Amino acid sequence: MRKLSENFYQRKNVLQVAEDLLGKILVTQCNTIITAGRIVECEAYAGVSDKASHAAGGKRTPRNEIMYAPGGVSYVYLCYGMHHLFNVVTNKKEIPHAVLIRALEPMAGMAAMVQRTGKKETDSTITKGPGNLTKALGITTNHTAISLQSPDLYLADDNHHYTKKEIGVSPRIGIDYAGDDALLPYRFYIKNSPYVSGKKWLTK
DNA sequence: GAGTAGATCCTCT
DNA sequence: GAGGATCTACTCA
Repeated sequence: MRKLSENFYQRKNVLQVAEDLLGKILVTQCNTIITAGRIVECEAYAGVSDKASHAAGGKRTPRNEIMYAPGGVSYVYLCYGMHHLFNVVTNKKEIPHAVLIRALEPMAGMAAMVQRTGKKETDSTITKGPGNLTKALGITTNHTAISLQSPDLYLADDNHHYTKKEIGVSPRIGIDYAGDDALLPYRFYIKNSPYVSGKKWLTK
């Protein structure tokens, strides 16, 4: 298992990066507790031309400044006052592309995930959805703007590959305010995974 | 099973 | 001062 290099993140096509992130492993370590999960759902946010992105139209604020950094760093922010959302910044410096990680399949540290989320046991909802996965992995806004080469938070490849058949594509979720851009097929997910959000595959 | 409302707070205007 | 890249629980059928 090896960490993804900066070259992986700094490619120009954010859609390709998003699709390639499926099957990769997100690892966090805080206070010696390691939690990890395989990415089964993510969405691409294509910078200035994407109305759904925080950087739409070249908007630049203290919060989204990190999106303009070279690819390979994290962007975490608070949404709706209670959910932390984890993004991976991609592309080169000054190009604010990012990929939102929406769902994981738990692989390690399940006990810690259960404890953090206050659930009684591991079930398919524990890392389903962007708000849930950050909670399970202990990701907060303290993790924003840090390098994905750091030992506390990184993405890794264990040579697991999904086939084209297993990968689904759809419009993004929860961005109705973005007008026409809400319809863009920028969401990638693993078909049949019980951890993918937005569908009621099997909640019980 | 489907639809709706409430929680809750940081960020930008 | 308004609103958001969400989630859950509750209502109603």
